[in-house]
Amino acid sequence: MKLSTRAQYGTRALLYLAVRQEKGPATLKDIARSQQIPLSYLEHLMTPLIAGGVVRSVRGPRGGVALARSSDKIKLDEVVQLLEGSSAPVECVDNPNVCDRSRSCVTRDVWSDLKRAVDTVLESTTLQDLVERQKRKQPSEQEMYYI
Amino acid sequence: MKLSTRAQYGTRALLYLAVRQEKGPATLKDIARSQQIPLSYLEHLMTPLIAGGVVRSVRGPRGGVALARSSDKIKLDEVVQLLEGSSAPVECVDNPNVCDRSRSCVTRDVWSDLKRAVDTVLESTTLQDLVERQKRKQPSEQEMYYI
DNA sequence: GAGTTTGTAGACCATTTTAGTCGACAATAG
DNA sequence: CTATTGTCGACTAAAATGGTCTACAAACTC
Repeated sequence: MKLSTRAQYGTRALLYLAVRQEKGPATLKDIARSQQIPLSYLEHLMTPLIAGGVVRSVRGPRGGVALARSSDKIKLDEVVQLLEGSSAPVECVDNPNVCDRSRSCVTRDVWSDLKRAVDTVLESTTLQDLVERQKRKQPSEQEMYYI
Repeated sequence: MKLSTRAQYGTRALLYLAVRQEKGPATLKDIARSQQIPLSYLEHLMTPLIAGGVVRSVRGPRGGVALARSSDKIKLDEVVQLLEGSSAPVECVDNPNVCDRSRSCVTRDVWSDLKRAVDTVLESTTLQDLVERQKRKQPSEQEMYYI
Protein backbone atom coordinates (compact mmCIF):
# COMPACT_ATOMS: atom_id res chain seq x y z
CA MET A 1 0.00 0.00 0.00
CA LYS A 2 2.66 2.47 -0.96
CA LEU A 3 2.24 5.84 -2.57
CA SER A 4 4.80 6.75 -5.21
CA THR A 5 6.77 9.96 -5.12
CA ARG A 6 4.45 11.31 -7.80
CA ALA A 7 1.61 11.81 -5.33
CA GLN A 8 3.94 13.06 -2.62
CA TYR A 9 5.76 15.55 -4.82
CA GLY A 10 2.56 16.56 -6.56
CA THR A 11 0.70 17.25 -3.35
CA ARG A 12 3.56 19.27 -1.95
CA ALA A 13 3.76 21.29 -5.15
CA LEU A 14 0.05 22.02 -5.09
CA LEU A 15 0.16 22.99 -1.45
CA TYR A 16 2.92 25.43 -2.33
CA LEU A 17 0.69 26.90 -5.02
CA ALA A 18 -2.24 27.06 -2.64
CA VAL A 19 -0.30 28.96 -0.02
CA ARG A 20 0.84 31.62 -2.47
CA GLN A 21 -2.35 31.53 -4.50
CA GLU A 22 -2.90 35.29 -4.63
CA LYS A 23 0.65 35.98 -5.78
CA GLY A 24 0.01 34.69 -9.28
CA PRO A 25 1.83 31.89 -11.10
CA ALA A 26 4.93 30.33 -9.61
CA THR A 27 7.68 29.02 -11.83
CA LEU A 28 8.42 25.33 -11.82
CA LYS A 29 11.92 26.27 -10.79
CA ASP A 30 10.64 27.95 -7.63
CA ILE A 31 8.45 25.02 -6.77
CA ALA A 32 11.25 22.57 -7.42
CA ARG A 33 13.70 24.50 -5.29
CA SER A 34 11.35 25.13 -2.41
CA GLN A 35 9.89 21.65 -2.29
CA GLN A 36 13.11 19.85 -3.16
CA ILE A 37 11.73 18.14 -6.22
CA PRO A 38 13.94 17.54 -9.29
CA LEU A 39 12.86 20.17 -11.79
CA SER A 40 12.76 17.90 -14.79
CA TYR A 41 10.69 15.39 -12.89
CA LEU A 42 8.28 18.04 -11.67
CA GLU A 43 7.54 18.96 -15.28
CA HIS A 44 6.14 15.50 -15.81
CA LEU A 45 3.93 15.72 -12.75
CA MET A 46 2.41 18.96 -13.98
CA THR A 47 1.24 17.51 -17.29
CA PRO A 48 -1.58 15.37 -15.86
CA LEU A 49 -2.51 18.04 -13.34
CA ILE A 50 -2.91 20.58 -16.13
CA ALA A 51 -4.76 18.12 -18.34
CA GLY A 52 -6.98 17.30 -15.38
CA GLY A 53 -7.88 20.93 -14.86
CA VAL A 54 -6.30 21.28 -11.45
CA VAL A 55 -3.46 23.51 -12.58
CA ARG A 56 -3.25 26.14 -15.30
CA SER A 57 -0.01 27.25 -16.86
CA VAL A 58 1.31 30.42 -18.43
CA ARG A 59 4.26 30.31 -20.78
CA GLY A 60 6.91 32.90 -21.35
CA PRO A 61 8.62 35.37 -19.05
CA ARG A 62 6.75 35.98 -15.80
CA GLY A 63 4.90 32.78 -16.53
CA GLY A 64 4.56 29.70 -14.40
CA VAL A 65 1.80 27.54 -13.03
CA ALA A 66 -1.07 28.25 -10.67
CA LEU A 67 -4.09 26.46 -9.29
CA ALA A 68 -6.90 26.40 -11.85
CA ARG A 69 -9.50 26.72 -9.09
CA SER A 70 -9.54 27.99 -5.56
CA SER A 71 -7.84 25.64 -3.14
CA ASP A 72 -11.03 24.78 -1.29
CA LYS A 73 -12.41 23.30 -4.51
CA ILE A 74 -9.51 20.88 -4.96
CA LYS A 75 -9.85 17.63 -3.08
CA LEU A 76 -6.92 15.30 -2.65
CA ASP A 77 -8.69 12.34 -4.19
CA GLU A 78 -8.64 14.15 -7.50
CA VAL A 79 -4.95 14.95 -7.17
CA VAL A 80 -3.99 11.42 -6.26
CA GLN A 81 -6.20 10.02 -8.99
CA LEU A 82 -4.52 12.19 -11.61
CA LEU A 83 -1.02 11.33 -10.45
CA GLU A 84 -1.35 7.68 -9.49
CA GLY A 85 -4.55 6.44 -11.01
CA SER A 86 -7.26 4.72 -9.06
CA SER A 87 -6.93 4.25 -5.33
CA ALA A 88 -8.13 0.67 -5.68
CA PRO A 89 -5.49 -1.55 -4.08
CA VAL A 90 -6.09 -4.27 -6.66
CA GLU A 91 -7.45 -4.08 -10.16
CA CYS A 92 -10.48 -6.29 -9.69
CA VAL A 93 -12.04 -3.72 -7.37
CA ASP A 94 -12.52 -1.31 -10.27
CA ASN A 95 -12.85 -3.92 -12.95
CA PRO A 96 -14.44 -7.19 -11.81
CA ASN A 97 -13.93 -8.78 -15.19
CA VAL A 98 -10.21 -9.24 -14.75
CA CYS A 99 -10.95 -12.29 -12.64
CA ASP A 100 -13.51 -15.10 -12.85
CA ARG A 101 -14.01 -15.17 -9.14
CA SER A 102 -14.72 -11.51 -8.58
CA ARG A 103 -18.40 -12.02 -8.02
CA SER A 104 -17.92 -14.56 -5.25
CA CYS A 105 -14.57 -13.40 -3.89
CA VAL A 106 -14.66 -12.17 -0.32
CA THR A 107 -11.07 -11.04 -0.29
CA ARG A 108 -12.05 -8.66 -3.06
CA ASP A 109 -14.68 -7.26 -0.70
CA VAL A 110 -11.97 -6.42 1.79
CA TRP A 111 -9.93 -4.65 -0.87
CA SER A 112 -13.07 -2.71 -1.75
CA ASP A 113 -13.40 -1.71 1.88
CA LEU A 114 -9.82 -0.48 1.76
CA LYS A 115 -10.47 1.61 -1.32
CA ARG A 116 -13.52 3.10 0.33
CA ALA A 117 -11.56 3.94 3.47
CA VAL A 118 -8.80 5.61 1.50
CA ASP A 119 -11.23 7.57 -0.64
CA THR A 120 -13.10 8.78 2.41
CA VAL A 121 -9.95 10.39 3.71
CA LEU A 122 -8.89 11.86 0.38
CA GLU A 123 -12.34 13.14 -0.49
CA SER A 124 -12.67 14.92 2.80
CA THR A 125 -9.42 16.82 2.49
CA THR A 126 -8.96 19.87 0.27
CA LEU A 127 -5.84 21.83 -0.43
CA GLN A 128 -7.36 24.63 1.60
CA ASP A 129 -7.60 22.27 4.57
CA LEU A 130 -3.87 21.67 4.26
CA VAL A 131 -3.17 25.38 4.10
CA GLU A 132 -5.16 25.91 7.27
CA ARG A 133 -3.56 23.03 9.07
CA GLN A 134 -0.20 24.45 8.16
CA LYS A 135 -1.07 27.90 9.44
CA ARG A 136 -2.36 26.43 12.65
CA LYS A 137 0.72 24.27 13.01
CA GLN A 138 3.38 26.88 12.58
CA PRO A 139 2.32 30.38 11.84
CA SER A 140 5.92 31.53 12.15
CA GLU A 141 7.77 28.91 10.20
CA GLN A 142 5.50 29.36 7.22
CA GLU A 143 8.12 31.31 5.35
CA MET A 144 10.00 28.07 4.93
CA TYR A 145 7.57 27.28 2.21
CA TYR A 146 8.27 30.44 0.26
CA ILE A 147 12.05 30.45 0.45
CA MET B 1 -1.82 2.69 -3.25
CA LYS B 2 -1.48 -0.76 -4.73
CA LEU B 3 -1.26 -4.06 -2.95
CA SER B 4 1.18 -6.57 -4.38
CA THR B 5 0.17 -10.10 -5.28
CA ARG B 6 1.86 -11.25 -2.09
CA ALA B 7 -0.94 -9.93 0.08
CA GLN B 8 -3.61 -11.06 -2.36
CA TYR B 9 -2.26 -14.56 -2.76
CA GLY B 10 -1.43 -14.83 0.91
CA THR B 11 -4.87 -13.80 2.06
CA ARG B 12 -6.55 -16.21 -0.34
CA ALA B 13 -4.30 -19.01 0.85
CA LEU B 14 -5.10 -18.29 4.49
CA LEU B 15 -8.79 -18.11 3.77
CA TYR B 16 -8.52 -21.52 2.18
CA LEU B 17 -6.85 -22.82 5.33
CA ALA B 18 -9.49 -21.17 7.49
CA VAL B 19 -12.35 -22.78 5.61
CA ARG B 20 -10.91 -26.26 5.98
CA GLN B 21 -9.41 -25.63 9.39
CA GLU B 22 -10.74 -28.78 11.03
CA LYS B 23 -9.47 -31.05 8.27
CA GLY B 24 -5.85 -30.73 9.33
CA PRO B 25 -2.92 -29.47 7.25
CA ALA B 26 -3.33 -28.77 3.55
CA THR B 27 -0.45 -29.26 1.17
CA LEU B 28 0.97 -26.26 -0.61
CA LYS B 29 0.13 -28.06 -3.81
CA ASP B 30 -3.56 -28.13 -2.91
CA ILE B 31 -3.58 -24.48 -1.96
CA ALA B 32 -1.72 -23.53 -5.11
CA ARG B 33 -4.07 -25.48 -7.33
CA SER B 34 -7.27 -24.34 -5.69
CA GLN B 35 -6.29 -20.71 -5.42
CA GLN B 36 -4.41 -20.54 -8.70
CA ILE B 37 -1.16 -19.45 -7.17
CA PRO B 38 2.16 -20.63 -8.62
CA LEU B 39 3.38 -23.31 -6.24
CA SER B 40 6.98 -22.17 -6.13
CA TYR B 41 5.86 -18.64 -5.41
CA LEU B 42 3.49 -19.74 -2.67
CA GLU B 43 6.37 -21.35 -0.83
CA HIS B 44 7.95 -17.96 -0.44
CA LEU B 45 4.78 -16.45 0.92
CA MET B 46 4.54 -19.11 3.59
CA THR B 47 7.96 -18.39 5.02
CA PRO B 48 7.07 -15.05 6.64
CA LEU B 49 3.65 -16.32 7.68
CA ILE B 50 5.24 -19.24 9.50
CA ALA B 51 7.94 -17.04 11.00
CA GLY B 52 5.23 -14.64 12.09
CA GLY B 53 3.31 -17.36 13.88
CA VAL B 54 0.22 -17.24 11.69
CA VAL B 55 0.82 -20.58 10.02
CA ARG B 56 2.39 -23.78 11.26
CA SER B 57 3.85 -26.41 8.98
CA VAL B 58 4.31 -30.17 9.09
CA ARG B 59 6.91 -31.82 6.89
CA GLY B 60 6.84 -35.23 5.37
CA PRO B 61 4.06 -37.37 3.95
CA ARG B 62 0.59 -36.27 5.07
CA GLY B 63 2.20 -32.97 6.00
CA GLY B 64 1.27 -29.50 4.90
CA VAL B 65 0.42 -26.18 6.46
CA ALA B 66 -2.38 -25.06 8.75
CA LEU B 67 -3.37 -21.97 10.66
CA ALA B 68 -1.35 -21.66 13.85
CA ARG B 69 -4.36 -20.17 15.67
CA SER B 70 -8.07 -20.23 15.21
CA SER B 71 -9.22 -18.05 12.36
CA ASP B 72 -11.02 -15.57 14.60
CA LYS B 73 -7.71 -14.73 16.22
CA ILE B 74 -6.04 -13.79 12.95
CA LYS B 75 -6.61 -10.23 11.82
CA LEU B 76 -5.79 -9.11 8.32
CA ASP B 77 -3.53 -6.32 9.45
CA GLU B 78 -1.11 -8.93 10.77
CA VAL B 79 -1.24 -10.87 7.51
CA VAL B 80 -0.66 -7.83 5.35
CA GLN B 81 2.08 -6.60 7.65
CA LEU B 82 3.92 -9.91 7.39
CA LEU B 83 3.60 -10.08 3.62
CA GLU B 84 4.01 -6.45 2.61
CA GLY B 85 5.45 -4.64 5.57
CA SER B 86 3.93 -1.54 7.07
CA SER B 87 0.71 -0.15 5.71
CA ALA B 88 2.16 3.34 5.83
CA PRO B 89 1.85 4.83 2.35
CA VAL B 90 5.14 6.68 2.74
CA GLU B 91 8.12 5.97 4.91
CA CYS B 92 8.11 9.18 6.93
CA VAL B 93 4.82 8.14 8.56
CA ASP B 94 6.56 5.34 10.43
CA ASN B 95 9.93 6.98 10.62
CA PRO B 96 9.86 10.78 10.84
CA ASN B 97 13.62 11.00 10.71
CA VAL B 98 13.87 10.17 7.03
CA CYS B 99 12.94 13.77 6.29
CA ASP B 100 13.83 17.12 7.86
CA ARG B 101 10.35 18.48 7.40
CA SER B 102 8.43 15.66 9.01
CA ARG B 103 7.62 17.62 12.11
CA SER B 104 6.05 20.49 10.23
CA CYS B 105 4.80 18.66 7.14
CA VAL B 106 1.04 18.67 6.73
CA THR B 107 1.05 16.35 3.73
CA ARG B 108 2.63 13.81 6.03
CA ASP B 109 -0.39 14.22 8.30
CA VAL B 110 -2.65 13.22 5.44
CA TRP B 111 -0.58 10.13 4.74
CA SER B 112 -0.87 9.30 8.44
CA ASP B 113 -4.62 9.59 8.15
CA LEU B 114 -4.50 7.19 5.24
CA LYS B 115 -2.51 4.67 7.21
CA ARG B 116 -4.95 4.95 10.07
CA ALA B 117 -7.90 4.42 7.74
CA VAL B 118 -6.32 1.35 6.17
CA ASP B 119 -5.38 -0.11 9.51
CA THR B 120 -8.86 0.39 10.86
CA VAL B 121 -10.27 -1.80 8.11
CA LEU B 122 -7.57 -4.46 8.37
CA GLU B 123 -7.69 -4.59 12.17
CA SER B 124 -11.41 -5.06 12.18
CA THR B 125 -11.39 -8.02 9.82
CA THR B 126 -10.42 -11.53 10.85
CA LEU B 127 -10.08 -14.61 8.71
CA GLN B 128 -13.18 -15.91 10.46
CA ASP B 129 -15.08 -12.86 9.24
CA LEU B 130 -14.10 -13.77 5.71
CA VAL B 131 -15.22 -17.35 6.20
CA GLU B 132 -18.60 -16.16 7.41
CA ARG B 133 -19.01 -13.64 4.64
CA GLN B 134 -18.26 -16.38 2.19
CA LYS B 135 -20.81 -18.73 3.71
CA ARG B 136 -23.40 -16.00 3.65
CA LYS B 137 -22.56 -15.09 0.11
CA GLN B 138 -22.77 -18.47 -1.50
CA PRO B 139 -23.49 -21.43 0.66
CA SER B 140 -23.66 -23.63 -2.43
CA GLU B 141 -20.68 -22.51 -4.39
CA GLN B 142 -18.43 -23.01 -1.42
CA GLU B 143 -17.05 -26.22 -2.83
CA MET B 144 -15.21 -24.12 -5.38
CA TYR B 145 -12.76 -23.38 -2.67
CA TYR B 146 -12.00 -27.01 -1.93
CA ILE B 147 -11.53 -28.36 -5.44
C1' DG C 1 11.58 40.57 -34.68
C1' DA C 2 15.65 39.01 -31.79
C1' DG C 3 16.44 37.24 -27.69
C1' DT C 4 15.19 35.60 -23.32
C1' DT C 5 12.23 33.30 -20.29
C1' DT C 6 9.21 30.35 -19.31
C1' DG C 7 6.42 25.68 -20.02
C1' DT C 8 5.79 21.04 -23.14
C1' DA C 9 6.76 16.73 -25.20
C1' DG C 10 9.23 12.85 -25.99
C1' DA C 11 12.89 9.69 -26.01
C1' DC C 12 15.91 7.70 -23.16
C1' DC C 13 17.98 5.37 -19.05
C1' DA C 14 19.50 3.26 -14.39
C1' DT C 15 17.81 1.15 -10.44
C1' DT C 16 14.63 -1.24 -7.77
C1' DT C 17 10.76 -4.05 -7.12
C1' DT C 18 7.84 -7.65 -8.42
C1' DA C 19 6.76 -12.05 -9.58
C1' DG C 20 8.33 -16.02 -10.44
C1' DT C 21 11.55 -20.39 -11.43
C1' DC C 22 14.79 -23.86 -10.21
C1' DG C 23 17.68 -27.04 -7.73
C1' DA C 24 19.41 -28.84 -3.67
C1' DC C 25 18.23 -30.09 0.74
C1' DA C 26 15.81 -31.34 5.28
C1' DA C 27 12.33 -33.71 7.82
C1' DT C 28 9.34 -37.47 8.51
C1' DA C 29 5.71 -41.18 7.79
C1' DG C 30 5.40 -45.70 6.46
C1' DC D 1 15.00 -46.83 2.49
C1' DT D 2 12.07 -44.16 -0.05
C1' DA D 3 8.46 -41.37 -1.22
C1' DT D 4 6.40 -37.22 0.18
C1' DT D 5 6.17 -33.20 1.91
C1' DG D 6 8.15 -28.34 3.30
C1' DT D 7 12.58 -24.99 3.28
C1' DC D 8 16.13 -22.23 1.56
C1' DG D 9 18.85 -19.68 -1.53
C1' DA D 10 20.35 -18.36 -5.99
C1' DC D 11 18.83 -16.82 -10.05
C1' DT D 12 16.07 -14.20 -13.59
C1' DA D 13 12.68 -11.66 -16.72
C1' DA D 14 9.72 -7.99 -16.87
C1' DA D 15 7.70 -4.00 -15.21
C1' DA D 16 7.50 0.10 -12.47
C1' DT D 17 9.87 3.93 -10.54
C1' DG D 18 12.34 7.95 -10.60
C1' DG D 19 14.69 10.29 -12.99
C1' DT D 20 17.66 13.05 -17.14
C1' DC D 21 18.25 15.26 -21.53
C1' DT D 22 17.22 17.47 -25.95
C1' DA D 23 14.46 19.90 -28.81
C1' DC D 24 10.79 22.77 -29.17
C1' DA D 25 6.75 26.06 -28.50
C1' DA D 26 4.74 30.10 -26.60
C1' DA D 27 4.96 34.69 -25.02
C1' DC D 28 6.94 38.79 -23.06
C1' DT D 29 10.54 42.65 -23.45
C1' DC D 30 13.11 45.69 -25.87
